Amino acid sequence: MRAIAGESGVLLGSLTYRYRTKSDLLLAVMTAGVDRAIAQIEDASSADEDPLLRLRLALRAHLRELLAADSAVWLLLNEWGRLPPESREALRVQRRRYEAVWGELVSAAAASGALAPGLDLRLVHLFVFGAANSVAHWYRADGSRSPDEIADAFSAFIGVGVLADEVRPVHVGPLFAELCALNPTSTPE
Amino acid sequence: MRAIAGESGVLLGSLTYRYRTKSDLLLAVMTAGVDRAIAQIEDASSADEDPLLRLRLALRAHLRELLAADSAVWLLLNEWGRLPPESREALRVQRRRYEAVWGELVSAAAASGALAPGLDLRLVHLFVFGAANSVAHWYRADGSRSPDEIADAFSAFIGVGVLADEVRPVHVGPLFAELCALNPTSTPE
DNA sequence: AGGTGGTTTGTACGATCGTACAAATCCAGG
DNA sequence: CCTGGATTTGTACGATCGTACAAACCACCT
Repeated sequence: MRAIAGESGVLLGSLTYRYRTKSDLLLAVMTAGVDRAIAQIEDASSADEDPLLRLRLALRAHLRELLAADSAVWLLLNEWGRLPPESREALRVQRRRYEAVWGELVSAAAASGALAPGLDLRLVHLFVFGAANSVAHWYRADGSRSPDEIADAFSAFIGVGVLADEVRPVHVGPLFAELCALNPTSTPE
Repeated sequence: MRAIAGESGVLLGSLTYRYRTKSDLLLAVMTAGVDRAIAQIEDASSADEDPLLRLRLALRAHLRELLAADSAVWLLLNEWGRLPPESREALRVQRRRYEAVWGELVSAAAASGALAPGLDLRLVHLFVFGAANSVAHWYRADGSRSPDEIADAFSAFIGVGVLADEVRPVHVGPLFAELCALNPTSTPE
Protein backbone atom coordinates (compact mmCIF):
# COMPACT_ATOMS: atom_id res chain seq x y z
CA MET A 1 0.00 0.00 0.00
CA ARG A 2 2.68 2.47 1.02
CA ALA A 3 4.75 1.52 -2.01
CA ILE A 4 1.80 1.97 -4.35
CA ALA A 5 1.05 5.32 -2.76
CA GLY A 6 4.67 6.36 -3.22
CA GLU A 7 4.66 5.36 -6.90
CA SER A 8 1.38 7.19 -7.34
CA GLY A 9 2.65 10.38 -5.79
CA VAL A 10 0.11 10.35 -2.99
CA LEU A 11 0.22 9.30 0.63
CA LEU A 12 -1.09 6.18 2.23
CA GLY A 13 -4.23 7.81 3.61
CA SER A 14 -5.36 9.03 0.21
CA LEU A 15 -5.33 5.50 -1.07
CA THR A 16 -7.41 4.13 1.77
CA TYR A 17 -9.80 7.03 1.34
CA ARG A 18 -10.53 6.24 -2.28
CA TYR A 19 -10.47 2.50 -1.77
CA ARG A 20 -11.52 1.22 1.58
CA THR A 21 -9.29 -1.85 1.36
CA LYS A 22 -6.32 -3.03 -0.60
CA SER A 23 -8.51 -5.56 -2.32
CA ASP A 24 -10.77 -2.78 -3.55
CA LEU A 25 -7.82 -0.99 -5.07
CA LEU A 26 -6.44 -4.10 -6.71
CA LEU A 27 -9.88 -4.99 -7.96
CA ALA A 28 -10.39 -1.56 -9.51
CA VAL A 29 -6.99 -1.60 -11.21
CA MET A 30 -7.48 -5.12 -12.52
CA THR A 31 -11.02 -4.56 -13.71
CA ALA A 32 -10.03 -1.46 -15.62
CA GLY A 33 -6.98 -3.22 -17.03
CA VAL A 34 -8.83 -6.27 -18.24
CA ASP A 35 -11.56 -4.11 -19.75
CA ARG A 36 -8.92 -2.20 -21.62
CA ALA A 37 -7.23 -5.38 -22.79
CA ILE A 38 -10.51 -6.85 -24.01
CA ALA A 39 -11.28 -3.67 -25.92
CA GLN A 40 -7.83 -3.65 -27.50
CA ILE A 41 -8.08 -7.28 -28.52
CA GLU A 42 -11.57 -6.96 -29.95
CA ASP A 43 -10.57 -3.82 -31.77
CA ALA A 44 -7.42 -5.35 -33.24
CA SER A 45 -8.98 -8.64 -34.22
CA SER A 46 -12.00 -7.06 -35.86
CA ALA A 47 -9.79 -5.41 -38.45
CA ASP A 48 -9.79 -8.45 -40.70
CA GLU A 49 -11.86 -11.38 -41.89
CA ASP A 50 -9.30 -14.14 -42.04
CA PRO A 51 -9.59 -16.12 -38.77
CA LEU A 52 -5.88 -16.81 -38.58
CA LEU A 53 -4.96 -13.21 -39.14
CA ARG A 54 -7.48 -12.20 -36.52
CA LEU A 55 -5.91 -14.62 -34.07
CA ARG A 56 -2.52 -13.21 -34.89
CA LEU A 57 -3.67 -9.63 -34.42
CA ALA A 58 -5.35 -10.54 -31.17
CA LEU A 59 -2.15 -12.12 -29.93
CA ARG A 60 -0.27 -8.97 -30.79
CA ALA A 61 -2.75 -6.85 -28.87
CA HIS A 62 -2.71 -9.24 -25.95
CA LEU A 63 1.06 -9.27 -25.71
CA ARG A 64 1.21 -5.51 -26.00
CA GLU A 65 -1.10 -5.24 -23.02
CA LEU A 66 0.57 -8.01 -21.07
CA LEU A 67 4.13 -6.82 -21.61
CA ALA A 68 3.55 -3.14 -20.97
CA ALA A 69 5.56 -1.79 -18.05
CA ASP A 70 2.37 -0.96 -16.17
CA SER A 71 0.40 -4.01 -17.24
CA ALA A 72 -2.68 -4.62 -15.15
CA VAL A 73 -3.05 -7.96 -16.90
CA TRP A 74 0.34 -9.04 -15.65
CA LEU A 75 -0.61 -7.79 -12.23
CA LEU A 76 -3.79 -9.85 -12.35
CA LEU A 77 -1.95 -12.97 -13.45
CA ASN A 78 0.64 -12.58 -10.71
CA GLU A 79 -1.61 -11.55 -7.88
CA TRP A 80 -4.58 -13.76 -8.67
CA GLY A 81 -3.54 -16.43 -6.21
CA ARG A 82 -3.36 -13.96 -3.33
CA LEU A 83 -6.65 -12.25 -4.06
CA PRO A 84 -9.41 -12.83 -1.53
CA PRO A 85 -12.25 -15.00 -2.87
CA GLU A 86 -14.63 -12.03 -3.10
CA SER A 87 -12.26 -10.26 -5.46
CA ARG A 88 -11.88 -13.32 -7.62
CA GLU A 89 -15.63 -13.65 -7.68
CA ALA A 90 -15.98 -10.01 -8.72
CA LEU A 91 -13.50 -10.52 -11.55
CA ARG A 92 -15.30 -13.53 -12.92
CA VAL A 93 -17.41 -11.49 -15.29
CA GLN A 94 -14.41 -9.92 -16.98
CA ARG A 95 -12.66 -13.25 -17.04
CA ARG A 96 -15.54 -14.93 -18.81
CA ARG A 97 -15.62 -12.14 -21.36
CA TYR A 98 -11.89 -12.44 -21.88
CA GLU A 99 -12.11 -16.18 -22.30
CA ALA A 100 -15.10 -15.83 -24.59
CA VAL A 101 -13.08 -13.61 -26.93
CA TRP A 102 -10.29 -16.14 -27.12
CA GLY A 103 -12.62 -19.06 -27.40
CA GLU A 104 -14.33 -17.38 -30.31
CA LEU A 105 -11.05 -16.69 -32.06
CA VAL A 106 -9.88 -20.25 -31.60
CA SER A 107 -13.21 -21.65 -32.75
CA ALA A 108 -13.16 -19.49 -35.86
CA ALA A 109 -9.63 -20.58 -36.61
CA ALA A 110 -10.62 -24.20 -36.15
CA ALA A 111 -13.74 -23.79 -38.30
CA SER A 112 -11.67 -22.35 -41.11
CA GLY A 113 -9.69 -25.58 -41.10
CA ALA A 114 -6.49 -23.95 -39.95
CA LEU A 115 -6.15 -26.21 -36.94
CA ALA A 116 -5.51 -29.90 -36.98
CA PRO A 117 -8.80 -31.80 -36.74
CA GLY A 118 -9.85 -33.70 -33.66
CA LEU A 119 -8.34 -31.29 -31.20
CA ASP A 120 -10.08 -30.46 -27.96
CA LEU A 121 -10.86 -26.80 -28.60
CA ARG A 122 -11.15 -26.08 -24.92
CA LEU A 123 -7.62 -27.31 -24.43
CA VAL A 124 -6.41 -25.41 -27.47
CA HIS A 125 -7.92 -22.29 -26.01
CA LEU A 126 -6.22 -22.89 -22.68
CA PHE A 127 -3.01 -23.60 -24.51
CA VAL A 128 -3.00 -20.44 -26.60
CA PHE A 129 -3.98 -18.27 -23.68
CA GLY A 130 -1.54 -19.76 -21.20
CA ALA A 131 1.29 -19.85 -23.68
CA ALA A 132 0.83 -16.20 -24.53
CA ASN A 133 0.66 -15.26 -20.88
CA SER A 134 3.82 -17.05 -19.96
CA VAL A 135 5.79 -14.80 -22.29
CA ALA A 136 5.58 -12.26 -19.48
CA HIS A 137 7.84 -14.45 -17.37
CA TRP A 138 10.87 -13.97 -19.56
CA TYR A 139 10.17 -10.88 -21.63
CA ARG A 140 12.51 -7.93 -21.14
CA ALA A 141 11.69 -4.51 -22.51
CA ASP A 142 15.37 -4.14 -23.39
CA GLY A 143 15.46 -7.52 -25.09
CA SER A 144 16.03 -8.16 -28.76
CA ARG A 145 12.41 -8.87 -29.67
CA SER A 146 9.43 -6.57 -29.51
CA PRO A 147 6.07 -7.81 -28.24
CA ASP A 148 4.78 -7.84 -31.81
CA GLU A 149 7.73 -9.88 -33.01
CA ILE A 150 7.18 -12.35 -30.21
CA ALA A 151 3.48 -12.49 -31.01
CA ASP A 152 4.26 -13.23 -34.63
CA ALA A 153 6.79 -15.89 -33.77
CA PHE A 154 4.21 -17.31 -31.43
CA SER A 155 1.65 -17.26 -34.19
CA ALA A 156 4.07 -19.12 -36.40
CA PHE A 157 4.66 -21.90 -33.95
CA ILE A 158 3.19 -20.81 -30.97
CA GLY A 159 5.99 -19.52 -28.65
CA VAL A 160 6.10 -19.25 -24.89
CA GLY A 161 8.13 -18.86 -21.70
CA VAL A 162 10.33 -19.70 -18.81
CA LEU A 163 11.48 -17.86 -15.76
CA ALA A 164 13.62 -14.88 -16.62
CA ASP A 165 16.79 -13.92 -14.82
CA GLU A 166 15.29 -10.88 -13.23
CA VAL A 167 11.80 -10.12 -12.14
CA ARG A 168 9.91 -7.68 -14.27
CA PRO A 169 8.58 -5.13 -11.82
CA VAL A 170 5.05 -3.88 -12.10
CA HIS A 171 4.67 -0.16 -11.61
CA VAL A 172 1.23 0.14 -10.14
CA GLY A 173 1.56 3.86 -9.65
CA PRO A 174 0.65 4.82 -13.22
CA LEU A 175 -2.25 2.41 -13.11
CA PHE A 176 -3.69 4.09 -10.07
CA ALA A 177 -2.99 7.54 -11.46
CA GLU A 178 -4.79 6.63 -14.68
CA LEU A 179 -7.68 5.28 -12.70
CA CYS A 180 -7.93 8.52 -10.76
CA ALA A 181 -7.85 10.47 -14.02
CA LEU A 182 -10.75 8.40 -15.30
CA ASN A 183 -12.80 8.94 -12.14
CA PRO A 184 -11.68 12.37 -10.99
CA THR A 185 -14.32 13.13 -8.40
CA SER A 186 -16.17 9.91 -7.96
CA THR A 187 -17.52 9.07 -4.57
CA PRO A 188 -15.33 6.33 -3.15
CA GLU A 189 -17.71 3.40 -3.32
CA MET B 1 6.94 -19.96 8.40
CA ARG B 2 4.42 -20.79 11.09
CA ALA B 3 2.11 -22.29 8.48
CA ILE B 4 4.88 -24.39 7.00
CA ALA B 5 5.85 -25.55 10.46
CA GLY B 6 2.25 -26.47 11.18
CA GLU B 7 1.94 -28.46 7.96
CA SER B 8 5.25 -30.14 8.74
CA GLY B 9 4.21 -31.16 12.22
CA VAL B 10 6.95 -29.18 13.89
CA LEU B 11 7.09 -25.82 15.58
CA LEU B 12 8.42 -22.56 14.31
CA GLY B 13 11.68 -22.78 16.20
CA SER B 14 12.60 -26.12 14.69
CA LEU B 15 12.35 -24.65 11.25
CA THR B 16 14.61 -21.73 12.00
CA TYR B 17 17.06 -24.07 13.65
CA ARG B 18 17.47 -26.20 10.54
CA TYR B 19 17.31 -23.28 8.17
CA ARG B 20 18.59 -19.99 9.41
CA THR B 21 16.23 -17.97 7.23
CA LYS B 22 13.07 -18.49 5.26
CA SER B 23 15.04 -18.07 2.06
CA ASP B 24 17.30 -20.94 3.08
CA LEU B 25 14.30 -23.19 3.59
CA LEU B 26 12.69 -22.21 0.31
CA LEU B 27 15.98 -22.63 -1.46
CA ALA B 28 16.48 -26.12 -0.04
CA VAL B 29 12.95 -27.22 -0.97
CA MET B 30 13.20 -25.80 -4.45
CA THR B 31 16.65 -27.17 -5.13
CA ALA B 32 15.62 -30.65 -4.08
CA GLY B 33 12.41 -30.37 -6.08
CA VAL B 34 14.05 -29.26 -9.27
CA ASP B 35 16.71 -31.92 -8.92
CA ARG B 36 13.99 -34.51 -8.57
CA ALA B 37 12.11 -33.14 -11.55
CA ILE B 38 15.22 -33.15 -13.72
CA ALA B 39 15.94 -36.73 -12.73
CA GLN B 40 12.37 -37.78 -13.49
CA ILE B 41 12.41 -36.09 -16.87
CA GLU B 42 15.76 -37.47 -17.87
CA ASP B 43 14.73 -40.90 -16.74
CA ALA B 44 11.42 -40.83 -18.57
CA SER B 45 12.77 -39.37 -21.78
CA SER B 46 15.71 -41.76 -21.97
CA ALA B 47 13.34 -44.70 -22.32
CA ASP B 48 13.07 -44.33 -26.08
CA GLU B 49 14.90 -43.27 -29.17
CA ASP B 50 12.24 -41.41 -31.09
CA PRO B 51 12.75 -37.68 -30.37
CA LEU B 52 9.05 -36.94 -30.47
CA LEU B 53 8.20 -39.75 -28.12
CA ARG B 54 10.97 -38.60 -25.80
CA LEU B 55 9.51 -35.11 -25.81
CA ARG B 56 6.13 -36.55 -25.03
CA LEU B 57 7.42 -38.67 -22.18
CA ALA B 58 9.35 -35.72 -20.82
CA LEU B 59 6.19 -33.63 -20.89
CA ARG B 60 4.38 -36.34 -18.98
CA ALA B 61 7.08 -36.44 -16.34
CA HIS B 62 7.19 -32.68 -16.12
CA LEU B 63 3.45 -32.34 -15.69
CA ARG B 64 3.42 -35.09 -13.10
CA GLU B 65 5.98 -33.16 -11.09
CA LEU B 66 4.36 -29.80 -11.67
CA LEU B 67 0.82 -30.90 -10.88
CA ALA B 68 1.59 -32.93 -7.78
CA ALA B 69 -0.11 -31.65 -4.66
CA ASP B 70 3.24 -30.93 -3.04
CA SER B 71 4.99 -29.72 -6.16
CA ALA B 72 8.22 -27.89 -5.48
CA VAL B 73 8.32 -26.92 -9.13
CA TRP B 74 5.01 -25.13 -8.81
CA LEU B 75 6.29 -23.51 -5.66
CA LEU B 76 9.37 -22.32 -7.50
CA LEU B 77 7.33 -20.94 -10.38
CA ASN B 78 5.00 -19.10 -8.04
CA GLU B 79 7.51 -17.81 -5.56
CA TRP B 80 10.31 -16.99 -7.96
CA GLY B 81 9.39 -13.34 -8.15
CA ARG B 82 9.54 -12.92 -4.39
CA LEU B 83 12.81 -14.74 -3.89
CA PRO B 84 15.73 -12.58 -2.81
CA PRO B 85 18.35 -12.17 -5.54
CA GLU B 86 20.82 -14.44 -3.71
CA SER B 87 18.33 -17.29 -3.82
CA ARG B 88 17.67 -16.78 -7.50
CA GLU B 89 21.39 -16.73 -8.08
CA ALA B 90 21.80 -19.97 -6.16
CA LEU B 91 19.09 -21.62 -8.23
CA ARG B 92 20.64 -20.63 -11.51
CA VAL B 93 22.65 -23.84 -11.80
CA GLN B 94 19.56 -26.02 -11.55
CA ARG B 95 17.68 -23.76 -13.88
CA ARG B 96 20.35 -24.01 -16.54
CA ARG B 97 20.33 -27.78 -16.22
CA TYR B 98 16.55 -27.84 -16.49
CA GLU B 99 16.60 -25.62 -19.53
CA ALA B 100 19.41 -27.65 -21.06
CA VAL B 101 17.30 -30.79 -20.85
CA TRP B 102 14.41 -29.14 -22.62
CA GLY B 103 16.61 -27.44 -25.14
CA GLU B 104 18.12 -30.78 -26.01
CA LEU B 105 14.73 -32.42 -26.40
CA VAL B 106 13.50 -29.63 -28.63
CA SER B 107 16.65 -29.65 -30.68
CA ALA B 108 16.43 -33.38 -31.18
CA ALA B 109 12.80 -33.08 -32.19
CA ALA B 110 13.70 -30.33 -34.64
CA ALA B 111 16.63 -32.29 -36.03
CA SER B 112 14.40 -35.25 -36.68
CA GLY B 113 12.34 -33.01 -38.91
CA ALA B 114 9.28 -33.15 -36.69
CA LEU B 115 9.13 -29.41 -36.28
CA ALA B 116 8.30 -26.89 -38.97
CA PRO B 117 11.53 -25.55 -40.47
CA GLY B 118 12.75 -22.04 -39.91
CA LEU B 119 11.56 -21.82 -36.35
CA ASP B 120 13.60 -20.06 -33.70
CA LEU B 121 14.44 -23.04 -31.51
CA ARG B 122 15.08 -20.83 -28.52
CA LEU B 123 11.54 -19.49 -28.80
CA VAL B 124 10.15 -22.98 -29.35
CA HIS B 125 11.90 -24.09 -26.20
CA LEU B 126 10.47 -21.15 -24.25
CA PHE B 127 7.09 -21.90 -25.72
CA VAL B 128 7.01 -25.57 -24.81
CA PHE B 129 8.32 -24.93 -21.33
CA GLY B 130 6.05 -22.02 -20.56
CA ALA B 131 3.02 -23.66 -22.07
CA ALA B 132 3.52 -26.78 -19.99
CA ASN B 133 4.03 -24.74 -16.85
CA SER B 134 0.88 -22.73 -17.28
CA VAL B 135 -1.19 -25.90 -17.05
CA ALA B 136 -0.65 -25.58 -13.31
CA HIS B 137 -2.81 -22.46 -13.31
CA TRP B 138 -6.00 -24.29 -14.19
CA TYR B 139 -5.35 -27.92 -13.36
CA ARG B 140 -7.52 -29.49 -10.66
CA ALA B 141 -6.70 -32.83 -9.14
CA ASP B 142 -10.42 -33.61 -9.17
CA GLY B 143 -10.79 -32.54 -12.80
CA SER B 144 -11.67 -34.80 -15.70
CA ARG B 145 -8.16 -35.11 -17.12
CA SER B 146 -5.11 -36.65 -15.56
CA PRO B 147 -1.69 -35.01 -15.89
CA ASP B 148 -0.70 -37.65 -18.40
CA GLU B 149 -3.80 -37.04 -20.48
CA ILE B 150 -3.12 -33.35 -20.47
CA ALA B 151 0.49 -33.96 -21.40
CA ASP B 152 -0.61 -36.10 -24.31
CA ALA B 153 -3.16 -33.57 -25.50
CA PHE B 154 -0.44 -31.00 -25.17
CA SER B 155 1.87 -33.14 -27.20
CA ALA B 156 -0.77 -33.45 -29.86
CA PHE B 157 -1.25 -29.75 -30.22
CA ILE B 158 0.51 -28.34 -27.51
CA GLY B 159 -1.93 -27.39 -24.72
CA VAL B 160 -1.77 -24.75 -22.03
CA GLY B 161 -3.55 -22.68 -19.42
CA VAL B 162 -5.55 -19.90 -17.92
CA LEU B 163 -6.41 -18.83 -14.42
CA ALA B 164 -8.51 -21.40 -12.64
CA ASP B 165 -11.50 -20.64 -10.47
CA GLU B 166 -9.76 -21.61 -7.30
CA VAL B 167 -6.18 -21.43 -6.28
CA ARG B 168 -4.38 -24.70 -6.09
CA PRO B 169 -2.73 -24.69 -2.68
CA VAL B 170 0.81 -25.85 -2.24
CA HIS B 171 1.39 -28.06 0.76
CA VAL B 172 4.93 -27.33 1.71
CA GLY B 173 4.80 -29.49 4.77
CA PRO B 174 5.44 -32.80 3.00
CA LEU B 175 8.25 -31.16 1.07
CA PHE B 176 10.00 -30.15 4.23
CA ALA B 177 9.31 -33.48 5.88
CA GLU B 178 10.78 -35.27 2.90
CA LEU B 179 13.78 -33.01 3.02
CA CYS B 180 14.30 -33.84 6.68
CA ALA B 181 14.01 -37.52 5.91
CA LEU B 182 16.72 -37.16 3.30
CA ASN B 183 19.04 -35.32 5.68
CA PRO B 184 18.14 -36.79 9.07
CA THR B 185 21.02 -35.52 11.13
CA SER B 186 22.79 -33.07 8.90
CA THR B 187 24.36 -30.06 10.49
CA PRO B 188 22.14 -27.10 9.68
CA GLU B 189 24.40 -25.29 7.23
C1' DA C 1 -16.36 36.32 3.94
C1' DG C 2 -17.92 32.37 5.64
C1' DG C 3 -18.96 27.86 5.59
C1' DT C 4 -19.57 23.22 3.64
C1' DG C 5 -18.40 18.74 1.38
C1' DG C 6 -14.84 16.45 -0.56
C1' DT C 7 -9.95 15.24 -0.20
C1' DT C 8 -5.42 14.85 1.67
C1' DT C 9 -2.37 14.47 5.49
C1' DG C 10 -0.12 12.48 9.35
C1' DT C 11 -0.24 9.39 12.95
C1' DA C 12 -1.45 5.44 15.45
C1' DC C 13 -3.17 0.76 16.29
C1' DG C 14 -3.50 -4.21 15.97
C1' DA C 15 -2.12 -8.15 13.48
C1' DT C 16 1.23 -10.80 11.34
C1' DC C 17 5.69 -11.65 9.66
C1' DG C 18 10.66 -13.46 9.97
C1' DT C 19 14.06 -13.89 13.27
C1' DA C 20 16.54 -14.70 17.76
C1' DC C 21 17.37 -17.04 21.92
C1' DA C 22 17.12 -19.13 26.57
C1' DA C 23 15.21 -23.12 28.50
C1' DA C 24 13.69 -27.76 28.11
C1' DT C 25 14.22 -32.18 25.98
C1' DC C 26 16.17 -35.93 23.54
C1' DC C 27 19.73 -39.16 22.53
C1' DA C 28 24.06 -41.49 21.88
C1' DG C 29 28.96 -42.79 23.82
C1' DG C 30 31.72 -43.64 27.72
C1' DC D 1 24.07 -43.70 34.85
C1' DC D 2 25.39 -39.63 33.23
C1' DT D 3 27.09 -36.27 30.55
C1' DG D 4 27.46 -33.31 26.47
C1' DG D 5 25.99 -32.18 22.01
C1' DA D 6 22.12 -32.03 18.99
C1' DT D 7 17.41 -30.80 18.55
C1' DT D 8 12.96 -29.01 19.89
C1' DT D 9 10.17 -25.90 22.43
C1' DG D 10 8.15 -21.67 23.79
C1' DT D 11 8.45 -16.94 23.97
C1' DA D 12 9.73 -12.42 22.73
C1' DC D 13 11.34 -8.68 19.73
C1' DG D 14 11.49 -5.54 15.87
C1' DA D 15 9.80 -4.61 11.40
C1' DT D 16 6.22 -4.26 8.27
C1' DC D 17 1.62 -4.76 6.83
C1' DG D 18 -3.36 -3.14 6.09
C1' DT D 19 -6.52 -0.29 8.27
C1' DA D 20 -8.69 3.60 10.91
C1' DC D 21 -9.29 8.26 12.10
C1' DA D 22 -8.83 13.04 13.71
C1' DA D 23 -7.03 17.12 11.95
C1' DA D 24 -5.72 20.09 8.23
C1' DC D 25 -6.54 21.56 3.67
C1' DC D 26 -8.78 22.88 -0.56
C1' DA D 27 -12.33 24.32 -3.90
C1' DC D 28 -16.54 26.05 -4.63
C1' DC D 29 -21.07 28.27 -3.69
C1' DT D 30 -24.03 31.92 -1.82
